[in-house]
Amino acid sequence: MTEAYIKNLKQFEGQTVTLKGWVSNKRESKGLVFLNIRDGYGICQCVVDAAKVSEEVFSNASKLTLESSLSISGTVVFDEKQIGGVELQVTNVEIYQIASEYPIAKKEHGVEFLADRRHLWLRSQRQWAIMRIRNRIIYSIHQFFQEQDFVQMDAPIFTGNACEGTSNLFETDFFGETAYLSQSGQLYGEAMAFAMNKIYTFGPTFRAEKSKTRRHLAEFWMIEPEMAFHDIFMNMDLIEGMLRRIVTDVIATCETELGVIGRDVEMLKNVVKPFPRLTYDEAVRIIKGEQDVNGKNSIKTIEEDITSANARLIEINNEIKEREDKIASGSLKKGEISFNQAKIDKLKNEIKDVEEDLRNLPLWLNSAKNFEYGNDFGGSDETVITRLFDVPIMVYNWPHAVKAFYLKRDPNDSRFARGVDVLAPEGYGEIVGGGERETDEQLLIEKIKEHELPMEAFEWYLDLRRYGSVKHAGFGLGLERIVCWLCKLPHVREAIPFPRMMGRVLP
RNA sequence: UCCUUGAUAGCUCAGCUGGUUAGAGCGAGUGACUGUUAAUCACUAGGUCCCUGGUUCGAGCCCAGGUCAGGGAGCCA
Repeated sequence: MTEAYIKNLKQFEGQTVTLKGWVSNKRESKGLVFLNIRDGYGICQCVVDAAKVSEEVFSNASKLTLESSLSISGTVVFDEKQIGGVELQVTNVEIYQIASEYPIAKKEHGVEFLADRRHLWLRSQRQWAIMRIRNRIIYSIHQFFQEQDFVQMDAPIFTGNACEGTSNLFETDFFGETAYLSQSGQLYGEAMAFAMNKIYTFGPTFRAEKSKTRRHLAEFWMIEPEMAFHDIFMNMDLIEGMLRRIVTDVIATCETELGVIGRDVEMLKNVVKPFPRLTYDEAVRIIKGEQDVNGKNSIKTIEEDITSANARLIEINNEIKEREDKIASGSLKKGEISFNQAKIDKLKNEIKDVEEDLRNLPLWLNSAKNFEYGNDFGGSDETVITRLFDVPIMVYNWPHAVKAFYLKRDPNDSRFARGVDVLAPEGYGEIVGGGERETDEQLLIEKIKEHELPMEAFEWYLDLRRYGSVKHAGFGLGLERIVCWLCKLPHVREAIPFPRMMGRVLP
């Protein structure tokens, strides 16, 4: 018997094959059992007809519960109604295990309920699609760098260095010494670049931020390239090339997955256009509404958002009332009542979201209007500015006081540091942070003192400026952030198999 | 740490200004139905209304404190 994966089933039309998988849905009527089987590659409807199989096979099929595991054989037949264009006319069913009552229903669930069952939630279609897109992104990143002679070299996870202060580090006991879980491999990346010319790291990163927002995890995966002989402009070219490569690859190879999650790819297709490069000064003027972008003004855009949110609220309430009246009229069939009730549930959830927006938007408006020149951007400022663009934007030349100690001062204006942040469109905000590194040993020493960092821990780093120092640059890409943007997820917790955040270490 | 919203059946929610025995849909169980796509239909079971204290003739609803969770600020990828 030929074994097949569901994704290839069409090639086997007319033949008899065996699938190994799990029951993802089941419908029954007299003499017929319809099984949706998933094998990790796809989903296929399998039809068990009492008239065509033995009594034993039919009763086995009837016994199956959701997520039971089995091996199922049958003839692949054409059926235009099916998603894959084919279904399986079953001849045999071999049960591996009958699953207990599966907790995740075919209906909607709350976030906490699903998070507690993440180990099972991963089996659902949407999560399947997200994880496959994540996989494609990782693959594209490796291809992109390997094709350009980068060497993957990993930084340690236990580290004695506190890159940007110790407040957000996880402390561990390392044979009696204090060690921290790495919050960036960048300093090591610089050392490795001086050995290899161009390197990239790809590993987990830890931040003990007590933040509960849709953009933060305590453990996330970061890609950190570092290149010798590169300045900030070459760095920006590389970032742009990398992002363009990732996005075009995902669009080209993940059509099914993007379809499953309902991602509209039109916006993503814009990445072929050049990414605008704004200085910090320009970006601040745009955020404060002093400068328009393509006829769009940041302040006006938020004000419009508030107006349309209020209008939407009225609209939703009217629709709920309409549907409630319909149900109350008593003229509907049972199926129509549940349909309307499901719609009402959905609308009520939307009300909560819209009300949340209405609480936040005025605060963001204020924050944008009163943005103080010289500060770093907040999450809302990033959202406000990126909403005006349809491609990622790069903001560079930041006030050196708000940026990390290792960034190079702008040779033309010492108030600025040559850092660059890349902000994703559709409100997603920062996905990349990077810059050109300071090469002047004295300036670095000053900065380390200014940031009150322990000098001894950075002696090795200063060596890089003493032995063959050259200009160099690099950046860090947050994997979950880009997954989040490409899949248009509402929260990063869905962008990683097992998210780690405040209050969540299990499962 | 601060601001803000919430916790009612296995799940998603409703429950009016405080008033008798707390409801619906889904899921589960049983039965019906030979082509279903979250199948449909009928019936059945299913509750410490998050915890502690208070106000009241009476609390799911009001008040105080706590626990847990969602969203946001700060900080960041």
